[in-house]
Amino acid sequence: MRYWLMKSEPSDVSIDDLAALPAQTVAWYGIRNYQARNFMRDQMRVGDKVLFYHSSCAEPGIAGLAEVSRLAYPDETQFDQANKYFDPKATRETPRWFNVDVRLVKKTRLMPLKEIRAAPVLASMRILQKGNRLSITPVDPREYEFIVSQL
DNA sequence: GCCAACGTTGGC
DNA sequence: GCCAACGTTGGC
Repeated sequence: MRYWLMKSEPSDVSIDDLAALPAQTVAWYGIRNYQARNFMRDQMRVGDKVLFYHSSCAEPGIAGLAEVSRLAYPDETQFDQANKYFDPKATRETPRWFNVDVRLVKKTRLMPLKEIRAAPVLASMRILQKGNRLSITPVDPREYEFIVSQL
Protein backbone atom coordinates (compact mmCIF):
# COMPACT_ATOMS: atom_id res chain seq x y z
CA MET A 1 0.00 0.00 0.00
CA ARG A 2 1.18 3.48 -0.84
CA TYR A 3 0.67 6.93 0.62
CA TRP A 4 -0.03 10.11 -1.30
CA LEU A 5 -0.63 13.79 -0.90
CA MET A 6 -3.22 15.20 -3.29
CA LYS A 7 -3.80 18.90 -3.71
CA SER A 8 -7.21 20.36 -4.30
CA GLU A 9 -8.24 23.96 -4.49
CA PRO A 10 -11.03 24.37 -1.96
CA SER A 11 -12.77 26.76 -4.33
CA ASP A 12 -13.03 23.75 -6.65
CA VAL A 13 -13.43 20.79 -4.29
CA SER A 14 -12.93 21.40 -0.58
CA ILE A 15 -12.95 18.78 2.16
CA ASP A 16 -16.52 19.86 2.97
CA ASP A 17 -17.53 19.53 -0.65
CA LEU A 18 -16.11 16.01 -0.64
CA ALA A 19 -18.05 15.18 2.53
CA ALA A 20 -21.26 16.32 0.84
CA LEU A 21 -20.81 14.26 -2.33
CA PRO A 22 -22.60 10.95 -2.88
CA ALA A 23 -20.58 8.19 -1.19
CA GLN A 24 -18.20 11.00 -0.15
CA THR A 25 -16.33 10.17 -3.31
CA VAL A 26 -14.90 12.29 -6.08
CA ALA A 27 -13.27 11.53 -9.42
CA TRP A 28 -9.87 13.23 -9.36
CA TYR A 29 -10.46 14.82 -12.75
CA GLY A 30 -8.48 17.56 -14.44
CA ILE A 31 -4.93 16.35 -13.88
CA ARG A 32 -2.96 17.51 -16.94
CA ASN A 33 0.55 16.81 -15.83
CA TYR A 34 2.15 13.58 -17.01
CA GLN A 35 4.00 12.79 -13.83
CA ALA A 36 0.87 13.17 -11.73
CA ARG A 37 -1.11 11.18 -14.28
CA ASN A 38 1.42 8.39 -14.17
CA PHE A 39 1.21 8.20 -10.40
CA MET A 40 -2.55 7.70 -10.67
CA ARG A 41 -2.48 5.38 -13.66
CA ASP A 42 0.52 3.24 -12.80
CA GLN A 43 0.92 3.23 -9.06
CA MET A 44 -2.31 3.98 -7.22
CA ARG A 45 -4.24 1.03 -5.92
CA VAL A 46 -7.56 0.78 -4.13
CA GLY A 47 -6.94 1.35 -0.45
CA ASP A 48 -3.93 3.62 -0.86
CA LYS A 49 -3.97 6.35 1.78
CA VAL A 50 -4.36 9.97 0.77
CA LEU A 51 -3.64 13.24 2.55
CA PHE A 52 -6.21 15.70 1.23
CA TYR A 53 -4.47 19.06 0.87
CA HIS A 54 -6.00 22.49 0.34
CA SER A 55 -3.91 24.60 -2.04
CA SER A 56 -4.14 28.07 -3.56
CA CYS A 57 -6.20 29.41 -0.71
CA ALA A 58 -5.99 31.53 2.41
CA GLU A 59 -4.96 28.62 4.63
CA PRO A 60 -3.07 26.00 2.68
CA GLY A 61 -2.60 22.71 4.50
CA ILE A 62 -3.82 19.19 5.13
CA ALA A 63 -7.56 19.18 5.64
CA GLY A 64 -8.41 15.51 5.90
CA LEU A 65 -7.71 11.86 5.24
CA ALA A 66 -8.98 9.98 2.22
CA GLU A 67 -8.29 6.84 0.26
CA VAL A 68 -8.21 5.61 -3.30
CA SER A 69 -11.54 3.88 -3.94
CA ARG A 70 -11.29 3.09 -7.64
CA LEU A 71 -8.41 2.31 -9.98
CA ALA A 72 -7.50 4.81 -12.67
CA TYR A 73 -9.87 5.11 -15.64
CA PRO A 74 -10.13 7.70 -18.44
CA ASP A 75 -10.87 11.22 -17.23
CA GLU A 76 -14.26 12.15 -18.71
CA THR A 77 -13.48 15.85 -18.85
CA GLN A 78 -10.90 15.37 -21.62
CA PHE A 79 -13.72 14.41 -24.03
CA ASP A 80 -16.08 17.24 -23.16
CA GLN A 81 -15.70 20.25 -25.45
CA ALA A 82 -17.48 22.48 -23.00
CA ASN A 83 -15.15 21.56 -20.16
CA LYS A 84 -12.08 23.59 -19.36
CA TYR A 85 -10.09 20.37 -19.21
CA PHE A 86 -11.09 19.37 -22.74
CA ASP A 87 -8.16 17.95 -24.70
CA PRO A 88 -8.58 17.95 -28.49
CA LYS A 89 -5.81 15.38 -28.86
CA ALA A 90 -7.53 12.82 -26.66
CA THR A 91 -9.91 10.24 -28.08
CA ARG A 92 -12.01 7.49 -26.52
CA GLU A 93 -9.81 4.95 -28.27
CA THR A 94 -6.61 6.49 -26.99
CA PRO A 95 -7.37 8.53 -23.91
CA ARG A 96 -4.54 10.68 -22.68
CA TRP A 97 -5.68 11.50 -19.15
CA PHE A 98 -6.75 9.26 -16.31
CA ASN A 99 -8.13 9.66 -12.85
CA VAL A 100 -8.77 7.56 -9.79
CA ASP A 101 -11.70 7.98 -7.43
CA VAL A 102 -10.96 9.30 -3.96
CA ARG A 103 -13.21 8.70 -0.95
CA LEU A 104 -13.22 10.68 2.25
CA VAL A 105 -12.05 8.81 5.33
CA LYS A 106 -12.37 11.73 7.67
CA LYS A 107 -12.18 15.45 7.87
CA THR A 108 -9.51 16.49 10.34
CA ARG A 109 -8.33 19.74 11.79
CA LEU A 110 -6.40 21.78 9.30
CA MET A 111 -2.67 21.14 9.57
CA PRO A 112 -1.26 24.32 8.06
CA LEU A 113 1.63 24.34 5.63
CA LYS A 114 3.58 26.34 8.21
CA GLU A 115 3.24 23.50 10.69
CA ILE A 116 4.30 20.92 8.12
CA ARG A 117 7.31 23.03 7.31
CA ALA A 118 8.24 23.33 10.97
CA ALA A 119 8.43 19.56 11.57
CA PRO A 120 11.94 18.17 11.05
CA VAL A 121 10.54 14.69 10.29
CA LEU A 122 8.71 16.14 7.31
CA ALA A 123 11.57 18.17 5.88
CA SER A 124 12.02 15.98 2.81
CA MET A 125 8.38 16.03 1.72
CA ARG A 126 8.05 16.96 -1.95
CA ILE A 127 5.53 19.62 -1.16
CA LEU A 128 8.11 21.56 0.83
CA GLN A 129 10.78 21.54 -1.84
CA LYS A 130 11.42 24.77 -3.64
CA GLY A 131 9.57 25.10 -6.89
CA ASN A 132 7.51 21.97 -6.41
CA ARG A 133 4.22 22.22 -8.23
CA LEU A 134 3.19 18.61 -8.58
CA SER A 135 -0.38 18.23 -7.42
CA ILE A 136 0.04 14.55 -6.57
CA THR A 137 3.12 13.38 -4.68
CA PRO A 138 4.13 10.17 -2.96
CA VAL A 139 4.43 10.37 0.82
CA ASP A 140 6.79 8.30 2.91
CA PRO A 141 5.00 5.96 5.38
CA ARG A 142 6.87 7.61 8.25
CA GLU A 143 5.79 11.03 7.11
CA TYR A 144 2.22 9.81 6.80
CA GLU A 145 2.20 8.26 10.27
CA PHE A 146 3.67 11.38 11.79
CA ILE A 147 1.10 13.61 10.18
CA VAL A 148 -1.78 11.36 11.25
CA SER A 149 -0.43 11.41 14.81
CA GLN A 150 -0.61 15.22 14.78
CA LEU A 151 -4.17 15.52 13.51
C1' DG B 1 -1.69 40.78 -7.68
C1' DC B 2 3.19 39.42 -7.69
C1' DC B 3 6.58 36.46 -9.12
C1' DA B 4 9.73 32.30 -8.93
C1' DA B 5 9.82 27.92 -10.72
C1' DC B 6 8.68 24.69 -13.81
C1' DG B 7 6.29 22.16 -17.84
C1' DT B 8 4.88 22.46 -22.56
C1' DT B 9 4.89 24.12 -27.18
C1' DG B 10 6.59 24.97 -31.60
C1' DG B 11 9.87 27.13 -34.87
C1' DC B 12 14.15 26.10 -36.60
C1' DG C 1 16.92 17.92 -30.59
C1' DC C 2 17.51 22.70 -29.00
C1' DC C 3 15.69 26.43 -26.64
C1' DA C 4 12.95 30.79 -26.35
C1' DA C 5 8.42 31.98 -25.44
C1' DC C 6 4.54 31.16 -23.13
C1' DG C 7 1.25 29.36 -19.68
C1' DT C 8 0.43 27.53 -15.10
C1' DT C 9 1.05 26.72 -10.22
C1' DG C 10 0.74 28.21 -5.72
C1' DG C 11 2.59 30.61 -1.63
C1' DC C 12 2.78 35.04 -0.08
